[in-house]
Amino acid sequence: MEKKIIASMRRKGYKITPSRRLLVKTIVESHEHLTPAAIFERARDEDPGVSLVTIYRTLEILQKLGFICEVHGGGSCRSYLLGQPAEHHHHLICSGCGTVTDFTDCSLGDLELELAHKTGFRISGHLLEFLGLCTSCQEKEVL
Amino acid sequence: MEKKIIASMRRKGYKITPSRRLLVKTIVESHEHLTPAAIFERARDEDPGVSLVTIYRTLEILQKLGFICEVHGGGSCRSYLLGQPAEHHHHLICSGCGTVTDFTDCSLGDLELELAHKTGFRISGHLLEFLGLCTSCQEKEVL
DNA sequence: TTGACTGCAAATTGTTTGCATCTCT
DNA sequence: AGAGATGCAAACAATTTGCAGTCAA
Repeated sequence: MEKKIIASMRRKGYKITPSRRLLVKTIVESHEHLTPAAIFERARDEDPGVSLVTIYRTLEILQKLGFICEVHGGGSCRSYLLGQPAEHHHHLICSGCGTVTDFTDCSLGDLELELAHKTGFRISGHLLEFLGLCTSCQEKEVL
Repeated sequence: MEKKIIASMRRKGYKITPSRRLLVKTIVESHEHLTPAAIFERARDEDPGVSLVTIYRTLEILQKLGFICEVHGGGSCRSYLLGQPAEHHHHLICSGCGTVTDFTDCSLGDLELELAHKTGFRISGHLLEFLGLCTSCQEKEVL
């Protein structure tokens, strides 16, 4: 995945710098949704030289290329996750640890048709996120 | 609706001032989701004396009392709309004019059970918003 | 070599807080 | 009268921009 993203960036004419490599690695290795600041902290652990500015600039590129998408349900609204927003998928977010699980089968087609019919809207998309507690956070809760 | 909100605020011990009346009126009369800045502009048209600070402070109260809820799909993440977040409902947002239509029947129960079963998550809620173009914006598009 | 990338610092934008004053109840 | 509300200005926080030096291709 990491290599695929790097290759795609290179193909689009973006230069591959250590900072960009590190940022991509950080996002790929995390299964949580991360804010720019959170990415910055993690990246800085490996290379104290990286700048938050670069994080912002690179996130913009990754979003444009469609490698990351926004997550809304878990608090901060500027929070990103690896994943093709273009490909229809949704998130199941753990409110304990922030882990995100993707799922695609949302069977919302019927509802969409019904809504379109009732309201006259031409529906172009939807945002669906479930919130809950993952198994390991449920265990922690009991302790 | 406006009177109901005002009465509820009073009952909870909040004082009813001209600014608060104006803010509530502004939100009740709009069927779009509005950012604090947008509310500020509209309110200022009627009373140039209102302050953005008061908008923020009053929005906080209205949110606490459950009279407004956040809208995510239409761009800005700090965007509010009249409506009880406590009551299960979802939004159908027009990407043309920002008008929001509520709907409650989302028939997501089965999917929720299935996801809970597959992933082990204890699911506590979901965020569902449809995006599309309302009838009048579809017409404008043709012109 | 050279245009793109980086980090810094400064500028913006969005939101919150402290405070003196004013006003609902 | 008195608690709470208001607006202003200042403090903060988050994000963006300008610029000169640096580096990948």
